[in-house]
Amino acid sequence: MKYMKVVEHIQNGIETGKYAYGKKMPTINNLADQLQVSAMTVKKALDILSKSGMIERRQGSGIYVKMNTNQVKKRIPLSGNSSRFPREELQTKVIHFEVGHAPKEAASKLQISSEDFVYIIERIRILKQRPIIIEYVYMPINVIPGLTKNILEDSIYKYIRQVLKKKISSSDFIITGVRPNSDEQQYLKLSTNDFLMQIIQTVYLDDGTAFEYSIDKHIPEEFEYRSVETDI
Amino acid sequence: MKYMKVVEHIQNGIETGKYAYGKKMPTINNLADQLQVSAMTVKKALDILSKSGMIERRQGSGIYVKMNTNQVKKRIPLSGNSSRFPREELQTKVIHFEVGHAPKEAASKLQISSEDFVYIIERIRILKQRPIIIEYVYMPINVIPGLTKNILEDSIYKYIRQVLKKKISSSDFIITGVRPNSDEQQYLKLSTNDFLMQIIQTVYLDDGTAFEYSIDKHIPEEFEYRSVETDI
DNA sequence: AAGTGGTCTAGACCACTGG
DNA sequence: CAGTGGTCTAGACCACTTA
Repeated sequence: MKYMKVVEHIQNGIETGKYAYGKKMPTINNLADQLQVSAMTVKKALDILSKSGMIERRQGSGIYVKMNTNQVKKRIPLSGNSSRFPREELQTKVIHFEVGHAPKEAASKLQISSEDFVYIIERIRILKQRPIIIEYVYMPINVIPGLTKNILEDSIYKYIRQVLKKKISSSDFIITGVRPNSDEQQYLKLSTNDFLMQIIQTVYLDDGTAFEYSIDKHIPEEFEYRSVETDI
Repeated sequence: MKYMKVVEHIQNGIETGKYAYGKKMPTINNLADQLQVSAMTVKKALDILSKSGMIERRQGSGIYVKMNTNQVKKRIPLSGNSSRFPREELQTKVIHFEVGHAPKEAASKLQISSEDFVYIIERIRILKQRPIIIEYVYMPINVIPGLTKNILEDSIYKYIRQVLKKKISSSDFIITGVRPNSDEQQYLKLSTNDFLMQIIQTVYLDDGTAFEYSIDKHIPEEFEYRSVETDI
């Protein structure tokens, strides 16, 4: 995929400061020559970069860098429920793990019947000794076979990618603000006055199967959602 | 733009149920023939539709409808601070309107000096007699000249599009959860226990100028943010 | 008027799915 | 193996900016 070569070339250029914030970049034809690809391929790369907010294309004028060097690190985000903060120091505690039936809403989003079996998982995520997220996850057992408690304590996503060799392609989600129930107050050490940032999401594999319906509730101190919206 | 013709054809097809949820759509070549455009143009339209989560493309297999009829109504969202719920019954009360200097963070995002003049606006949005949003807006006066209180009570965006004939192209934003300060408690009739859903955004014109830096705080009962994330 | 990005095309070739 | 989507190309033409 030559267009990814172009995407990476430009991301690198921005990171190293070769293409500086607010400045004009080389023209499409120039990039095409430099990188030995066709102009259309460069344009496809520019589509991706401008959708992700890194550059701005101005017809008749040129291509401009829109993102600062230090902002580039995040790159284009993968879907997945915790690409939202550094994963490194994040610990996981499984508080519930069984096979059973999904609630109506979950079954509907997973496109299964409420008779079908799913893993029902509850996890707490802990950052530097502090519980910051509670997760409720439903996954159909025949889509994601062989889940164990060990995997849950590490990363479900790693297991899906590396062991099951499946590819995650997209997710849809809704962000709202909610109050914790009494269990959540205990687990996250909150009072009735506190609130949580809730993400309800459905995640899909690249063959279109919905494989996860999850509800994540984050303490507000450790939550932010950043994004860019571009006009079509 | 022929690709928009294709996008609309498919959106219509999904809305009317001609292309049904979970079912296979016509092939690329078929669509190209039907609509009298080239295959590449159809592919460009499919790029847009799959990024917005309406369809799923499976290499070697076909194109599948991924969104229900009733979900299509929202279409592809325009950036802009309140496309997030029905605009109709939304009233606006301007509580502050002056020309002055922007705070540091706003000036930086707007790429102006802190000496430059901006409109400083505070508005309350009211839904069915109930105040639900407080907005703080900063706009450079030389980018958006001629703002009046009347315009603020209607729609700034309409003024920019229809009177100034400028095009809004993108926005970047951050969603977090915050506590109201005492003014906000008064205006929105809240107590210290309540919380707000905050969106901080910078909005750009299609020539790349940042024309608005705004902070919106919504009461949680009337806020949800829906989106789709797609792998590159 | 020259330069630059945006759209569109026809066609080649590759990668994958599914019978 | 046939069908289908994904990538890539060279080139035409249009729309817009800038000087």
